[in-house]
Amino acid sequence: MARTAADTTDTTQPQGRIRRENVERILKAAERVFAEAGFAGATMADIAERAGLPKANLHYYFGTKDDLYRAVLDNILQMWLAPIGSFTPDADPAATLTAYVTAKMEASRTRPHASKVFANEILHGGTQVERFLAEDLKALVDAKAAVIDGWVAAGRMAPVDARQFLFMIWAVTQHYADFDVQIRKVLGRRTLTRQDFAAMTAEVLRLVLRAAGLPEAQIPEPQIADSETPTDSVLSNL
Amino acid sequence: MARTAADTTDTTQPQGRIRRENVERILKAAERVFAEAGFAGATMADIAERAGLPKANLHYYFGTKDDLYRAVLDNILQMWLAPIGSFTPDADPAATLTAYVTAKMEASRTRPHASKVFANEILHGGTQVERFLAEDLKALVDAKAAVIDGWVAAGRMAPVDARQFLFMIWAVTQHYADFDVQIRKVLGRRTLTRQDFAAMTAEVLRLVLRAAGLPEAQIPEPQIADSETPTDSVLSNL
DNA sequence: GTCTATAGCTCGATAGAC
DNA sequence: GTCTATCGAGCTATAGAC
Repeated sequence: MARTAADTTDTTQPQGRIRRENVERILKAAERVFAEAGFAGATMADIAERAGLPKANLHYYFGTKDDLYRAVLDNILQMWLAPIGSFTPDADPAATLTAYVTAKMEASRTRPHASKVFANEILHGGTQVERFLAEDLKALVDAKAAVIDGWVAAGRMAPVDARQFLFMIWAVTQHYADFDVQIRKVLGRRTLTRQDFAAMTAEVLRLVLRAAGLPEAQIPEPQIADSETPTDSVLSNL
Repeated sequence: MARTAADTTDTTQPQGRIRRENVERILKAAERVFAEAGFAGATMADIAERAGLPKANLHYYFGTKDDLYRAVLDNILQMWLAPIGSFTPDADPAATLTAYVTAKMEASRTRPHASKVFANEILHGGTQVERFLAEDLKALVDAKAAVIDGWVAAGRMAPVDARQFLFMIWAVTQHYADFDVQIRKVLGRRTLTRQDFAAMTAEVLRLVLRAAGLPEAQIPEPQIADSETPTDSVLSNL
């Protein structure tokens, strides 16, 4: 008990390395299990098994199931806001939106579990992220909406309600992570490949830029190598 | 036991009316509790309390928690496909899309719990709706995508990937039900009124029609009475 | 057909040996 | 710092009185 506090701060010692590795393993396993089963559906035993550790160790490192869940969420929220940083008054709207949508689609491809944990949390009331939503996220949206309003006022893009335009981008890009099962079943595919995501990203960009009244010419074509996906990208699937 | 089977079919008897009413109360309560807590987080006691019935009655009518959940889902899936029916080759693209988006937004406003139950099911793997997705929904999407492809080929709307265009509409419209907590917190609002939804629907329509390359002139203005929402619709919220 | 009381089980959490 | 063994809360489901 006396050592626990010391180990937490003193991460330079050999024990600190093991602690950090175990914490990392547990967080990664927890993110996946919470994504697949939700908070209530996830069990500490499932998480322990996926992390390759005894159940008691989870409680040793994180105390309660609630504490572990909050740690997973904190991890996710931290990265959630990052990619929107490039919205600045002087930036080019088409280039900025292209970069942002691409980053969001890439997040849906590489960290689908994070998106699902967040979606699940919001879906069920978001009690654990109330402050994040009402303070951090609201402040960010206010700031970025002002940038978009500026672009609209300057005639650099079509008139849009800035906040709803951001909601639309979130809804569409996160949909590819959160509803992947539906997308795969409807398209008749077992998995969505990197090439599929490149094609889907290009189409999302086309729709978003058109909705923003920006010329399609500014969209970089994805250039999918035909060698890897013989003839059928997800866009010509049937 | 002998009577149970009889009652199920013979709904004209006095007992049939009580049964139907109780089943209805339970389904309605269950939809709400499953939406708020997810399948695993919902308890039969919660559902019973909200339905105003003893817990044992739920098991009398529906057997197991799984059976009740499937009944709730079946209810939802049935209405899920209805509003897309008006996609026909000869229909006007702008009018059809306007009606469809409006119907989807209206569903998000009036039956948010249904949307959340479905979202939760998909989010966690969709094992209970696999056949629905791979058969009914896929067939419907194939048919409607063909209609959209026809519109595009005839030059009646801008070129889009029909399936992804449908995904975009679903993602955006359902977002207003599934992520209502986030939307409210970011906009700094306690509730979303009917007027808010009218304004949000108009903006979604504007974005969707622009993405489809259709003239905005064809969008019916929502005409929100200023008397009820003094000056600030959700679109001029800050 | 309705409801109370409870059996049986799963899971979060912890005591205590190592 | 690690892990096994187990306690106890809370849940689904049902038996059995009415």
